Amino acid sequence: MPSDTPSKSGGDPPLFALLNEVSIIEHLARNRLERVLPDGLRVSHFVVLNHLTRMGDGRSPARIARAVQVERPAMTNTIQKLEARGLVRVGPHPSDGRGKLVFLTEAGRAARAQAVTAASAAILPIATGIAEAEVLAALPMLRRLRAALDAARDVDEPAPEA
Amino acid sequence: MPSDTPSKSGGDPPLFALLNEVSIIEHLARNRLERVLPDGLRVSHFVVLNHLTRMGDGRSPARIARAVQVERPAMTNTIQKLEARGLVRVGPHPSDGRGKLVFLTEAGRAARAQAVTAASAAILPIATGIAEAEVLAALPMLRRLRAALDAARDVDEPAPEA
DNA sequence: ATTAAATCATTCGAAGTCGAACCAGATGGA
DNA sequence: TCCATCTGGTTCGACTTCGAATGATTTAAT
Repeated sequence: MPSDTPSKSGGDPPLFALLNEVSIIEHLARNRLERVLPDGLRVSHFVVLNHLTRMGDGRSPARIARAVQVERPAMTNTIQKLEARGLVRVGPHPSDGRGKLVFLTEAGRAARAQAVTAASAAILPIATGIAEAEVLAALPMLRRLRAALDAARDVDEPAPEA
Repeated sequence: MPSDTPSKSGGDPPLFALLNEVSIIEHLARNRLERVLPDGLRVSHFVVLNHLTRMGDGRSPARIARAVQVERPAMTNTIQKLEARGLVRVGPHPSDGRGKLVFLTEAGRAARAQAVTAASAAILPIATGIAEAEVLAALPMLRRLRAALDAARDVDEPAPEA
């Protein structure tokens, strides 16, 4: 019984305790997901495949980068890796000469489906003690929190004095 | 109004939608926190200061690493940076010849307090739309999810065939 | 038409983390 | 006592990410 688990957060506001849990959960889930992905496929790659599958093909790298919260250079790298694996196809933007559009290939859709299956098998059995109703109950709050953080991303001065 | 926000997760299990939100929230919160920390202090450094403050001094690097979910080499690096800044003091383990113990200095406690203040000012105003009761309601579920993921960390074979 | 500002994709250098390997010290059993 | 095994801290190489800067192209204003 390790006394290291930061379960009871002394006097910190509850939101800090929540962000603490969120941080650790993200780390553990990412590690676990990385382990079950097909050889060499990174989580960042899977996230892009997942996004394109759910949101639709033919998006520009910059648009994907904004949606997935990574910088443009990282997205350039990710898409090059995906293209080298034949999971996406990159074409020029029809009306914008500098832009590109990213399309899923059949192999890409198959890889995404396989990854989802593997992720389900790796994650869902662990969370048997978590009732689906609890997850559904927490989701709206988390979505609002994400939206609030996202909206405040560009505002550099929090600046409310006192 | 970007149609890129993966708010409505098509047919994925609710737990996946939750992990998706958790991943983005972690990323946004980390970026925001990094911006307000005292010059050059990384989030990983702050996490260690926070852990030592809340859980107590005189812990070994390996123990801290396990609690904070980073690998040992990363903790070695972090502690060396903290020691170079005079925020922690490292001494030998009294009974274990190979071990070390990490202690907070006064400067370390002060830096942690200052960082907490800055973090509060940077995060709390954003989440005004989140009622404290909602956070408290979601916390137990998240703690159990973290514990479940943590317990399953060493089990490599999920092994449900078919 | 021409110029200025913004945007896209990319390249470059710096920083951090991870996994594997290494040595020193501790622990357990023969 | 001696040996095998484990654990703690460190070093190394590979990889990814970020931030800043570059070239090309679009957009808007003059």
